[in-house]
Amino acid sequence: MLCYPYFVCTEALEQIINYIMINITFPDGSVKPFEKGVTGYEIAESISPRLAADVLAVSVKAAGDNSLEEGVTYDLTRPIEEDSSVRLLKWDDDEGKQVFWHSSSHLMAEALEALYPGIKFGIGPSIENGFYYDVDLGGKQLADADLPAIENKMLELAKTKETFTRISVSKSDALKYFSDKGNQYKVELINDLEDGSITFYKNGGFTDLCRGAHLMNTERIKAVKLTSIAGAYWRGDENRPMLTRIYGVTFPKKSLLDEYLVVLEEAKKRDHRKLGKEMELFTFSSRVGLGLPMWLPRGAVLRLVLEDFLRKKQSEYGYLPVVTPHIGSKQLYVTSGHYAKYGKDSFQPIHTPQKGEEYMLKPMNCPHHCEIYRSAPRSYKDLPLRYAEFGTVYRYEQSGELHGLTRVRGFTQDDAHLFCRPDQLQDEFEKVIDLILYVFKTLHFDKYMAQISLRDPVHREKYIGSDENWEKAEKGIIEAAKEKNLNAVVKYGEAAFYGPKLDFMVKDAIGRKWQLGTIQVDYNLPERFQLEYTDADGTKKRPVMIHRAPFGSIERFVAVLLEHTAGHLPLWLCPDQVKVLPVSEKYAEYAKNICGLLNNSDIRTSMDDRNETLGKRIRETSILRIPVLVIVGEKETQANTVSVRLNGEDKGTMSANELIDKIKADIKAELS
RNA sequence: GCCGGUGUAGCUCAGGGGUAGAGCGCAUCCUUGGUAAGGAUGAGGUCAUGAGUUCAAUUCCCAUCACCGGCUCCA
Repeated sequence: MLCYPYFVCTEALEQIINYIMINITFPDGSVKPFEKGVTGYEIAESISPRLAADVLAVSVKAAGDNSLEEGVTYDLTRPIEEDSSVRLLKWDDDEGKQVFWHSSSHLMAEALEALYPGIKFGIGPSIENGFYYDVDLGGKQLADADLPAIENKMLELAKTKETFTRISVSKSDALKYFSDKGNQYKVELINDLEDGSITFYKNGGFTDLCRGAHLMNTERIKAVKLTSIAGAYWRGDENRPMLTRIYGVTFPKKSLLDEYLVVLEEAKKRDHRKLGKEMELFTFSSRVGLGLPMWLPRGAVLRLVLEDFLRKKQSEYGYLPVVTPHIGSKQLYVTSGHYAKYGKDSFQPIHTPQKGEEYMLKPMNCPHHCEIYRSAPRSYKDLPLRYAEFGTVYRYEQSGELHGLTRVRGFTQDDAHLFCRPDQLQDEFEKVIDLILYVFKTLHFDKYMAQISLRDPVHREKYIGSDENWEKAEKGIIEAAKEKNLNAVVKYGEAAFYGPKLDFMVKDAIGRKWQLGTIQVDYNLPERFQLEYTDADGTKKRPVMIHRAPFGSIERFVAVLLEHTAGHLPLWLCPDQVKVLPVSEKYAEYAKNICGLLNNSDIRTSMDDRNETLGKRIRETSILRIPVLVIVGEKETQANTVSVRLNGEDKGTMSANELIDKIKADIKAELS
């Protein structure tokens, strides 16, 4: 509360005070009065000089705003005009980093303009780990070797402590400024903006169209690393010019950059392509073909275990196994509509000696499953029918898209199609969510993101099916997600052409997002395949179809799992669970017996009695990420025991039976 | 498909206008070992492919292909 002891506050005076003072609420709930027009920097200064030195920007939310939205990020020098809640943003706040990096992109643009006069800028936002700027170099080429010069220029400019100045401009002035510069990109952006809401930011000699917010000045930017150069289409449209995108990251301290580079190196070690080689899981061969992975024995075991795990769970959920061929007649895909949509971009039809006969490698399993549904008349009492198959499919992905096991041309979906009555849809959808969450939980994917993909509200013509059905399905998904307390983001325009979907995404080692689990509602295929069931009243009705795959594809799932665990898979999933090492040849016979005992208890065990030192053999099991090591020598043979090492840690000696019990208990705990 | 980078032994990489190197792996031999690399010897290469410049190209130039990082796409 304000207190002015020398005045008796008259009503008029109070009004004046209200006019010149505002109340600022802090995250801890405390409220302090400040002069109207106070800046974030002044607020920070009033608390402590240290804070003022650290603060990067301020998040401001008007007092009357009760929405759940976060506040607006303000420059530290931008006046706050009304009662507000504020959060002072520092490097540790994500929003603080975003401001830091956004300002860094302007700094980079300034450096680029100085080094390459006449270039034109597209957009230059902050991103999750740094920033980029898209530039039109006017036919000039930029190579990695040019980056250090740009970095140096940035640091040089940063040291001059350029201030970032916010300037409100009218739409016509803004258009004039960039037309005069001949920058058609900014002109295009400004044309989409509303007059009165347009601001420029100026740092040193560089002026940019920008909403902000920015740092007070460039001095905070102490370390710069430009990470890569890439082409990027203007506004993401492959029919428009390709600009040069320069990625970078900056830090307020040199040591933070060094740490970041170390983290990046560590992440590279978790790359599934590297781990796949080291752990002898899978391989590629150009002679077989691009994007066609082959599973080595250890990888094949991993796959089979993963499949068994899901197969067992699906059987509990009432799924029925089906098996379908790898090819289907072209007519099947004409019926499904996929031929019209993807035919040109697929593996092309296979011809037979019979003239006019054409088959296609199956790019999905649904049409086959629809035909299984059609193989007999269905009653409303039969539904829901849940057909599951680990179905290998082939898609001709663009060559630039192929990536390890995450994007391939031949892969196996843990597919299932649920045919249900409209009144069963919601319940079935929720059960699928349960199943996916069970899979994710068992494999410790706790940092997944759920995304509900709906139609593009503007271009409805891209989608097949009636508005009514779409609305029903979209509403059903949103309801189901709510029911299951899924924290899902809604994305418009991301739906498949035949129906809305709910996807589960997980990040890989270097932060790329990959879609794993997916659930999709489909009203289209039942229509195209004329699927029917006889309802209680004897009339024919059309079932609804749900496509779902908890792993998405086994290939991609294994890839992401490897990157998450750095190859240290849970014991139940390890292709080789136990390796038995006799200290020397003399104990090979005993080792072989132990090996047999463990295998008889369904523990995947092998022996390594090669003529190599014990140390070397231990090292190799470690590279293969074999979790349990059994070492037997003189002592163990005498005492009829085994010496156990679990994930590099000595667990002492025990009997073979004790070891078996322990492993079984550990696996049971992992799967519970 | 598009932009940039890379391509040397099975793998990881060094080198460089005068036709090639290391470590690991592999083979043989010695060694029979106690918790993350024992020793010796040997085999293994059209230096991605094709064209060009040059007396001479693995090295320089160009094209193609593949891989890596992005963009677009992803039933």
